[in-house]
Amino acid sequence: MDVSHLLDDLNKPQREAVSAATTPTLVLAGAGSGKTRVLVHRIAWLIQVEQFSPFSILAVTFTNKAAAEMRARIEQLLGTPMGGMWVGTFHSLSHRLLRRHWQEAGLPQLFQIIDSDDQLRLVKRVSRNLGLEEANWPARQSQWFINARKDNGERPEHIEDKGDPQTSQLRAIYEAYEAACKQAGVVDFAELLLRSLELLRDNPELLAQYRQRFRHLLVDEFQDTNTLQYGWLRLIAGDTTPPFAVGDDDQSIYGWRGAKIENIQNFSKDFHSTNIIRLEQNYRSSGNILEAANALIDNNQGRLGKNLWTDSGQGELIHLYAAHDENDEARYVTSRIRQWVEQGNNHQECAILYRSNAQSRVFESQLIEAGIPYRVYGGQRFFERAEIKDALAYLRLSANRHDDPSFDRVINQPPRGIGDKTVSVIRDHARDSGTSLWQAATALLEMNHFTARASNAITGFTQLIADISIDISGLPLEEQVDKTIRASQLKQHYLHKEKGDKGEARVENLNELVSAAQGFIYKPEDEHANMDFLSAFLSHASLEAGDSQTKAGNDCAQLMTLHSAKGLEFPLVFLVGLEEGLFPSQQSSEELNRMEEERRLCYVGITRAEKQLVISYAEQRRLYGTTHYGVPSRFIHEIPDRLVEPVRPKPSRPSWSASGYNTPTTSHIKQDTGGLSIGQSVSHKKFGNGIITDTEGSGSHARVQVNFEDAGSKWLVLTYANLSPL
DNA sequence: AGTGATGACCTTTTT
DNA sequence: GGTCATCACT
Repeated sequence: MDVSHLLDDLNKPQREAVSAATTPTLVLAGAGSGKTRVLVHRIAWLIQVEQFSPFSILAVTFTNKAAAEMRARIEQLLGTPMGGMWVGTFHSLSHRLLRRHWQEAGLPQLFQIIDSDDQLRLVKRVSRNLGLEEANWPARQSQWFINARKDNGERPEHIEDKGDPQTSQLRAIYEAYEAACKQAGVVDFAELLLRSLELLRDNPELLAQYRQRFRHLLVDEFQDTNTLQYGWLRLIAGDTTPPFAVGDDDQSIYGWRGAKIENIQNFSKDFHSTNIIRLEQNYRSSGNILEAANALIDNNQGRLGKNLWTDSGQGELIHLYAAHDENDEARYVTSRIRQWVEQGNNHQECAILYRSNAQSRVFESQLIEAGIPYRVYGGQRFFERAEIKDALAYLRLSANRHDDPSFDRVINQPPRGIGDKTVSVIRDHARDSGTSLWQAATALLEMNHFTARASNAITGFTQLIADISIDISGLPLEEQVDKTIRASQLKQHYLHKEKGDKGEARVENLNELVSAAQGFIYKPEDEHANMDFLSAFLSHASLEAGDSQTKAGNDCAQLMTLHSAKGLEFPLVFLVGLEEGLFPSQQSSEELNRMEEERRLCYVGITRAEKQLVISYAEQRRLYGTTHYGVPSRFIHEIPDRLVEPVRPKPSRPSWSASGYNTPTTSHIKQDTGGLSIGQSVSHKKFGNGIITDTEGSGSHARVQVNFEDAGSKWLVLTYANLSPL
């Protein structure tokens, strides 16, 4: 068979990786070096050249998006469907294992998955049941504790409190939370991984069976694995299945949520005779951009070492814009986008990347004003919307009465006259008798515990759920969903409660849910083993939260955080808000590790750019209601001057004087305005006392606007004005 | 049970 | 500054 198409258009190290011997292999793939390509070609190589069956291949990614892309590209390259290959996220593959072996895993057959929102509610309820004050034991922190422990592979019994009452209490919450999950038959995200690891670890025959089956284990974005995921990989790999891991230590930006960059460093210790291959040729960015990225990341210690290069020429210099404030920054970026499009390019080729979501607003309003279409990534996703979760809760409850999180959610949604008082009676009874909320409610009804009014309301609810399950049984999925939504009267509720667009948008989303059900593909033979159609759909809804916005087709400028930009690329990139305290963020400045992660984040940002990179910072910025005076980020200083071209503002801006801008100094960084700031009271020989209301320019050109008590508002050049602070 | 007011919060995000 | 959540009020 001719396999030249698998190697022909690859460079040397890429070929080496694709055709590597079956030993543990670590591919250090720099940004834009063709990492996904190597993975996909490697899989095709194993099948077409090494003649391995697709059944013997397991490939793991972090996001659904990455998994979907990999699947599509493999099928395209092979020209056939993938057969029995397992390609998915850590969570979806763990999920699959648990569905196949639910009994061995100690789970009910129809266990459901809760997302972090459901988890938080459950932790809240558990804490209340333990009689803990929310103020002393914030549910968020307890949730974080539980997840961190699970990510570490620890159950409550593994936690030693060492006499610390805090740890001991949190352990008790963890324990009670586990019991609540068991009671309700639900499993959280971290549990999927931990439970499947325990399943394999404690069932040697099962483990042997999977080790026998999977001869190849491929891992994407290896630098993002946490302790639990790495343990999972090592367990499946054993001594027989050499892993093929692809990653980039310089792009590790998820340390704050448990990713262990050390895993990449430990790889060659844990797997003997590891073959390390470096992909250093970059096919994305121009030379100047790449050089800037290299210079920046070189400030980090303990890197595995890697230097990206390109043969595509120097390209444009990096533009640096020193904005007056955040509005000026947004105006500049907007004008550059307009200019870009006027030159015959597309909006979607432009990306504005920022450190935190709060920064997007200013850009949005400027873009609206300029009539430029844009799309903001992140934010609420489809299956996370309140109305969708309500509808899903009805469905889940109809499938499993003891699903407490769902019961809790819709017992009085829409309001049916069951108040907090009644619900807490039900909760207390459930807690004391160790039953589900549903059982508690029906038991209390039988005991005639409620007033006639409450009793009627509760009976109405239980009857509604019972009716729904009878009515929808046996119907096609989309009719089940549709009937449930109707029966719940959620649409009427939302239309009534939220007048105007908001309510209608919710109704539209509920309609969209029916379409989603219609489009859902049921695969009982592999992915959805041991699940009925409805359960499979509900699991899918939890596991894959769905895209935040459906209208991806339009030509829009792209706005997103640096984190969500990872893996993407754009011809024109704006890296905005490069000020100390914002990026790098204040919280990261004390610790070296966190500062290095910020730097990697900046590295990720720079390497998103193909042709043109524009960096900007603002001298003053309103954030959380107060004005901050920005010092340019250290990251700007870490980029060599020769790669940077400071740009002038548009002279037409009224609050700008062109002369005050960017005096030629040794550095491309502006000097500050001599210790005077807005809001400060000053005194002038001739004009008397006043308050500084604005500043502009720098060095000898710096001017301030002072609102004098008697003489009114004036612009003064600092060097001549001789102002004294009061 | 539904509304209006007050107070804490405030990196980054996937599953 | 803006959001969200909780509380007090009707």
